[in-house]
Amino acid sequence: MSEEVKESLNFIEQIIENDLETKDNITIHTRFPPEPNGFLHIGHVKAICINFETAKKYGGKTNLRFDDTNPITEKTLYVDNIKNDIKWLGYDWEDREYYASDYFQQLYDFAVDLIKKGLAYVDDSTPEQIAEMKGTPTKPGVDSPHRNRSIEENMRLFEGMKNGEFADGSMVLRAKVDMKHPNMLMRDPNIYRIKKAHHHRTGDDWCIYPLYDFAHGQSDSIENITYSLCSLEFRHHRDFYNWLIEKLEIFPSRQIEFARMNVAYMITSKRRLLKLVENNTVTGWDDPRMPTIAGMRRRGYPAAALRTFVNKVGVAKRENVIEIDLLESCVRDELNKTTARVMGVLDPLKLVITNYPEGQVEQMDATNNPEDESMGTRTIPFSRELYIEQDDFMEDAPKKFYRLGPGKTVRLKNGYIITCEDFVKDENGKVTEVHCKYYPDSRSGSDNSGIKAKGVLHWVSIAQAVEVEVRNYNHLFTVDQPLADEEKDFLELINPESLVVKTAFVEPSLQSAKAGERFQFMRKGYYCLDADSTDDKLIFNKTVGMKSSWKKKK
RNA sequence: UGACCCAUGGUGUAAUGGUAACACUACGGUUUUUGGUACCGUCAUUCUAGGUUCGAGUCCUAGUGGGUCAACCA
Repeated sequence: MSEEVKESLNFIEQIIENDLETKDNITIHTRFPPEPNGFLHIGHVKAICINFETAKKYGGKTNLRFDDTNPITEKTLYVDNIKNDIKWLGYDWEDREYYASDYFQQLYDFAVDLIKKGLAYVDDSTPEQIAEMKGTPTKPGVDSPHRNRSIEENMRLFEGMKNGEFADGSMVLRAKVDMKHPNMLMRDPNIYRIKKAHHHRTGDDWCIYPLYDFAHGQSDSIENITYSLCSLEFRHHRDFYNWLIEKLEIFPSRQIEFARMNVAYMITSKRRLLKLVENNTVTGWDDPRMPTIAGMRRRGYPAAALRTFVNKVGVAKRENVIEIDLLESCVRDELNKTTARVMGVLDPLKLVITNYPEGQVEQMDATNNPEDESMGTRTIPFSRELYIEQDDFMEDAPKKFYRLGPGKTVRLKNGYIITCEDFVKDENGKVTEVHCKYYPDSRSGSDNSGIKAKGVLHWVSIAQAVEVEVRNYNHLFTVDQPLADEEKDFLELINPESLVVKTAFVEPSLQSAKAGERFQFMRKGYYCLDADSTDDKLIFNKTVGMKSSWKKKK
């Protein structure tokens, strides 16, 4: 019986397990290092999950560290939202909430150390000159004329930079590595720049700020991060990351790069997402069409589904585009287990049960979730006049159409079996009313009719139904990779039907729904109550539709 | 005319030199008072060419294809 399910490790776990076997006193400490200049999106979800889950798996810890070294673009507003999103995703950094800006003094001291070792110099060449001297990937760079300043002069100048004696952009501090290095990032990278700007945390304490390459790795070391997991594009930075560990003689964090996750029909460019918000293509960062955590949350995606998704996607080093079906499959799977079934009609068609007593209302029993008995039952009013879905009736129904049509028999879910006897059309030929007879002994739960009905329809009783707004969402873009075509601006590829608003009718039990609460509208999809709802007007966001093996066959 | 990373079904990830596995999708089928769920089945000569080996998806070499790198962004 004892199955040995050998669990396969991703390449990061292999590295860790190898370290665990070959080295002593290994601790696992990771970090998630967002820059607070935008909202977290689906791409960050992968980074968050990998960092937190990997540490958890090996009994380690994960720090949250805001990489806030650029005072121009960073805001406290983003810090708060990022923290909220990570918590919602289900991860806890406990008391380890850090900021790169906490280390500004230490970073400054590191820079001084480098200068004193003759490994850094102040360059007052113009940005253009610096770029020019860097060469190109195929052409070696040349040394700056300021490369060999004395240590004393470098100290004096750097201190001057710090004290605000020089204008923004007039000079930078550069590491002295190798202008002919095949890796462009090793050609004396800039490590400090002058920016007389207000910082969201340190205020006006500093007017020089470290650049990424002189902040991220050092912060990792300061926090004793053992595995610094980042995306592939930082591969080239690793050389400098390691160079600094060696020269500064600091804690040797190890950077490991993995491929970022791309999801079809989604974009993860902060700049472009910001544009969608600013030009009102969407209603905000939390618009349910946005690939942001806030957007997906509002749309109704459960955090657990997002975690499962990342887990199923896996970790490797090759470029990838994940089909959105996998995400939706994870969402449906989670929602199927956790969500109450209710009935709501999105495109109403009046159905009259001609042999049902006028004015009579029966309370029908309904199971809330067949997957989970503990979710209990409720009652739904049934009467002579109901709404059914327009596409559940067809005048000329094909043989495999298990729904209503002249002479066809179906079961009304949690109700009775009915047979269609007649229907009414308006002057345009549109069906406006369907007339059926019902079989009194076919009531759900006590069916003695012996009648078999293949099709099952959802419905609401017109008199008791609640009119609500339904917001149906589709892919934000018309193509799966909106950024692939460099000729086309991504804004031209916005799906005009990404939001379709409808008036729908739902069963009265929904009246007591709470904002954020999720439901399965039987046969239609999963919906959650939007926070925009008021007592007078409920608004439901479509999270994802049901899977269907019918529609495309027609 | 460089350096680095990558290459397994439609998609993503496994296989850690011993006859290609799992998930999603698609397509069939069973069950079903949701055309949902659940369950079953079908869908790959591992980019190419050499080499090492008894044996290569896995190691080596070359080629091809894709990605990354020249912000005082991260």
